[in-house]
Amino acid sequence: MRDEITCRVCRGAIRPPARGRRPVYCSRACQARAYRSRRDPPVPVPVEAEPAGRRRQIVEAVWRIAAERGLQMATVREIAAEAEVSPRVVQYHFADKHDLLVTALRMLHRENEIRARERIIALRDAADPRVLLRATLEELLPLDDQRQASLRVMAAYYARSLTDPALAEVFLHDANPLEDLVAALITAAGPGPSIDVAREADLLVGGVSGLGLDLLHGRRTRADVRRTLDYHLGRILTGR
Amino acid sequence: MRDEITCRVCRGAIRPPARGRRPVYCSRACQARAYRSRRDPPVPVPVEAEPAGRRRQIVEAVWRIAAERGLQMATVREIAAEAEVSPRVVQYHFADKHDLLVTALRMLHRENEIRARERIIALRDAADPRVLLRATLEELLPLDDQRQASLRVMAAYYARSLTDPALAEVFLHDANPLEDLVAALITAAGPGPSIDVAREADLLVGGVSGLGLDLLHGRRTRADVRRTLDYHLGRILTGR
DNA sequence: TCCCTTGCGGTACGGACGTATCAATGACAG
DNA sequence: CTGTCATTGATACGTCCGTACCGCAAGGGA
Repeated sequence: MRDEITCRVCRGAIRPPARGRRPVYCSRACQARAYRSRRDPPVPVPVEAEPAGRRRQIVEAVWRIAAERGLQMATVREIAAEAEVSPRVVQYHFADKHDLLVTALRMLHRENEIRARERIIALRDAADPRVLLRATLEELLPLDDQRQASLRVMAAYYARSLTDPALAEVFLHDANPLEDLVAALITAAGPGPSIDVAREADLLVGGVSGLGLDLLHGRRTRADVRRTLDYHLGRILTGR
Repeated sequence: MRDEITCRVCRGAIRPPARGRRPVYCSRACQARAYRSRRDPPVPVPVEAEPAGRRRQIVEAVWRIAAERGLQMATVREIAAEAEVSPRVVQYHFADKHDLLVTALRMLHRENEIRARERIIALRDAADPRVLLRATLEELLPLDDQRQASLRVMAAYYARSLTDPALAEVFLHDANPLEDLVAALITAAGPGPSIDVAREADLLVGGVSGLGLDLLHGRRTRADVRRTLDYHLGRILTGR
């Protein structure tokens, strides 16, 4: 029934393998002959040509699953389905699942930095350090769907990173330039008297992280967080 | 070989079941007779009597695994091994795995509140609102092994709660009495002029959460966080 | 003596998981 | 025509997972 296969070209017998796809031709020559005599497939191969590449497509599927269903649901089969490819394609483009997860985190990291830079530069008053400072801090908050999804993914990854050195490394990669940036922006915006810009930057960045997590839970409203942020910026900076 | 069992008491034939432990007696009567004729087991049953109960023992195993290896490693079999019981015992004491995880989170929540209260009340200067405020905030930081383990577990649970309503409910259970408590303590300790205690409390609690997560990663030192906290408490409160 | 309850041992079931294996495909080079 | 390459299809393997099932142990109450 299942054994005894004959080559489609030369009618020779082929022995079926223990695993994998069942052979159709007995040799490369027969396969090439069949290919050539075909010439003009039913569909002229839409060649949709993923410009961003398969890897990118798969990584984005990881992000979506992690944000909507959590990292524990990001199995190879689920990721493949979400990316609309076969599981084999996932297997081909990444060494293993761990490699895929680490790559997805690294790419999200870069992505966030790029998008943040773009959004901040696009501001009309990009020259005003006060506006820059506010925008920089708000970049860490889930104030739109894109940032919310990103923060959800990052939160899931943070938890994993506590028990996975490879993931932790991504989080710790750049020491703390964010706090330094915020401190520099405070200095440029004109801090009030007896203000320790480094300490203020530390609490601001830490606070925005904490408040962001509350926002994800719906434990606070966006307006509430904005008001808190306004208050503290007004307190730190001179003039009004 | 495997079939054809005879009752240990009446020597009657028993048919082996398709699943589960193989029968030894043919009836309840024979089993009871064997039990009675035994009377005085090899070990006089030390009756170790878990004072805290099996459920507690199992839940603590969940905490340890979640803190050291992450929630995704908290499988029923791993939990049972960590608690030094059989998987069947875990199955018996909890409706299912999800019930166990939710229970473990709820118990940790209570545990943390109790321990925090004890530690704060044990302070010598428990009457001084300034000391109380500092202790309350430090309670959220991983400043010793116990609090560090607890925070690691909570971080793992937080990530899960983003995609698990039952877990989210535990986090959201009490609206935000912590911020209210901190605000009350600031008021009692004597805030400086033009200080909005509610806004200060919000950023302090959020900031301490964010800084605590950095501490878990080793992105900051305990001394650094303490200094930041000192600075802000000194800034908010009048007098020195 | 019998029934019932609480607690647990041991194991089986069915499915999902990450990964391995082998072949086919389409394009190109020699 | 043949070889090679990057990519993908189609399973199969072995393991682990959550849970279901059946029975034993020890005692309480009638």
